[in-house]
Amino acid sequence: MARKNVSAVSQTATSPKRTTRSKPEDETNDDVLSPEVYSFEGVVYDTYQEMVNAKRQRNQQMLRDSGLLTAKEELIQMQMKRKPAASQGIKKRKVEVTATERRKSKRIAGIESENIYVENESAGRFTIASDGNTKSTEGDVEEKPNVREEHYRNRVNDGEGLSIEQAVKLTGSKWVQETSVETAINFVRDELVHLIDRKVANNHVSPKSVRSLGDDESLSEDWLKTAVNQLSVEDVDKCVAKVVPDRIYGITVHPSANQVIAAAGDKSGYVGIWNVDGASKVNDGVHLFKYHSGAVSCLEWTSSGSKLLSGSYDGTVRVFDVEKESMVQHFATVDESFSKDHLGYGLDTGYSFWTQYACIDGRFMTDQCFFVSTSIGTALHVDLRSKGQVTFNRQWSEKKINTLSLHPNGYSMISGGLDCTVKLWDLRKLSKSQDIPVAEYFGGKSINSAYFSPKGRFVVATTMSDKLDIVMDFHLEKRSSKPTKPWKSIRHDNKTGRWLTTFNARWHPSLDIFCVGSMAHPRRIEIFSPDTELVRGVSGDALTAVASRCCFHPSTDRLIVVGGNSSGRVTVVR
DNA sequence: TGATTTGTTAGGACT
DNA sequence: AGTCCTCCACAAATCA
Repeated sequence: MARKNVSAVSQTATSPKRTTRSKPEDETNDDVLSPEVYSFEGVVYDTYQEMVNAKRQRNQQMLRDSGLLTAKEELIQMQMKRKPAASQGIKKRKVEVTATERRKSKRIAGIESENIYVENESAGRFTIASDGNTKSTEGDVEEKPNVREEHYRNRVNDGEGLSIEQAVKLTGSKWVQETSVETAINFVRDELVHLIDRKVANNHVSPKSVRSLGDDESLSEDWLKTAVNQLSVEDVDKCVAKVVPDRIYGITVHPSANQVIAAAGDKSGYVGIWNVDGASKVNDGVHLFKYHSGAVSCLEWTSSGSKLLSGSYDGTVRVFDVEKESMVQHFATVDESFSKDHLGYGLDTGYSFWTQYACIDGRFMTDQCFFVSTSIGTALHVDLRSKGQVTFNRQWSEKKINTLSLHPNGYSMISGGLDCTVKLWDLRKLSKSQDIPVAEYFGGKSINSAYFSPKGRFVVATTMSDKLDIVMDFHLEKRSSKPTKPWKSIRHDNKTGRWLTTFNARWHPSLDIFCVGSMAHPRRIEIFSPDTELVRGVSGDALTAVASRCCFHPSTDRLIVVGGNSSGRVTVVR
C-alpha cells in the first residue's frame, strides 16, 4: 500500500508537504484542515489509518531495538528467580507449637499480667522512653504495658562487664542453642586468643599492614588490578552466613593475616562473630552475643586484634576483651540524675540524643582512647588512661554527625553529617569558645560518611546527593573564602530508603582503594581506586542482597572484603 | 519556626 | 505465591 517516496527526504512528520490528490470514496470529510497526504518518514500512505499503523509499527520496533523490553523481562526474571537466603549461620530456635486453644487476650479480659514485660514491641505501639516514662503513641492503647525497666535507657546492665556466657545468654532463648555458650567460649580461648599479634600488643610495633605502606614493590598498580579483578562471591555455602538477627549497621574484620574473622553489629544491639573458615560439626563458625541495646553502628579491632571496640546508639562504648573474656563498658552517656563522677555525666540530653559513631584514636596503640560523635552534633574524645575523662566535647555541628576521621598526621580531623558538609578541624587548635572549622566541603545533601584514606591523601565522602566525592589533600586546606571542590565526583545511587542501612564508602586500611555497597542489579560490592581508573563491581551467586556496610580485611597479600546486609547476613568477597 | 507526615526503598518471615 | 513487617534515614511537603 505504501509507496516509497524517494524525494521525500525533507518531508518530516512536523512539516508535511501538502499536495492535492483525489480522496478515497469513504473519506467524506472535506475539512481543509485534514491533511491530504499521509506521509511518514518519507513514505506516503493512502489513508490516515495506514500512516498511524506505520507509525505504531515504527514505535514498536524502536521499543524492541532499545532493549527496554528485554531489560524489563530480565529484571522481572531476576526478581522471580530470587534465590532463597543462605541458611548458614545463626538460626532461630524452633518454638514447639503445642497450643490447641486459641489464645485469649488477658488485657482485653482485664486481667493483670504477671511477670510479663514488653521486651521490644514494634514501633507505633509502645515507645519505651529512656527516662522511665512509658508513653503509648497510639490512642487505642489505654493500659500501659507492664514494662520492666531495670537499667538506664534499657541498657543490658548498669555498666558492669559481661562474661561471654552472659553475653551469649542475653541473645535470648530465641537464638541461644544448647551448645552456644560452650562453643563461644571455646572459640575465644582456642582461636581468637591465638590470633593476637603479640609484637603489636606488647612492643607497640605498627601492624604489618601499615608497615608495608608504600615500600613494598609487590604492591604495584598491576598487582592491585589483578587482585581486584580476581575477587569473587560465588559459593553460597561458604561465602554467606547469618551472623546477627537484624539489620547490619557495623562490620569489621579481625586483623589476623591468616584467618578471616568477620564481626557484625546489628540494629538491636547484637554482635556476631563469624570464623569464616572455622565451621565444625558442632558449630558453623558463627557466635552470637548481645551486649548493647541499640544499634551497633561501629565495630573496630585494636591493631593487635586483642580487643573489639563497639559503639552503639544506646550511648555506650564497650570493648570485647579477648584475653579477659569480658565485654567491658568503656563509656556511657548519662543524664544529670547521675553522680558527677560518672564518665559521661550530663551528656545525655534526653529524647533526641544518642551516640552515633565511635572509633579508636589511631594516635595511640590502645583501646583506651577513642572518639565519639552524637546525634546532637557534638564530637567527643575520651581518654581512659590517666583520670578516665572526656578530654574534649565540642559542638561541631547543629545536626547529627555521622562519622569522624583522623588524618595520619594526628591532628587533622574531619566530621561529616546531616549539616551537608565535611568539616576540617585542627585538634591542636580547639578554641576555648566556639570551634570554627579550618575548611568545609559542601556535599549538597547529608554526608553519610567521610573518611581519610590510609595515607591521608584523599577524603571519600558518601553523600545523600547520590555521589561519592573524593577530595584531595583536604587536610592542607587553609582558611579561605573559596569553597573546596571535589577532585573527583562519582555518581552513585545512595538512596537506600528507610529499610536499608545507609552506604558508607570505606578505605582499605593501608591501600588507596575503597569499597562500597550498591543498589544495582545484580547486587554487587564496588571497589574504587581514586588515582587509577580502577573500578570493579563484584557480583556473584552468593551476593543476593544489598550489602549496606562493607569493609576490607587489612591484608595486603590478598584482598578480602566483607559486606553486611539488611537481614544480618555477612558476605565474604575474596 | 518547629513539628508532623509522607515518599522512597529491600529483604525475610510468615501464612 | 502472596502478605506483612520493618519505622533513631533522610528529604521534602505540609501543618500548626
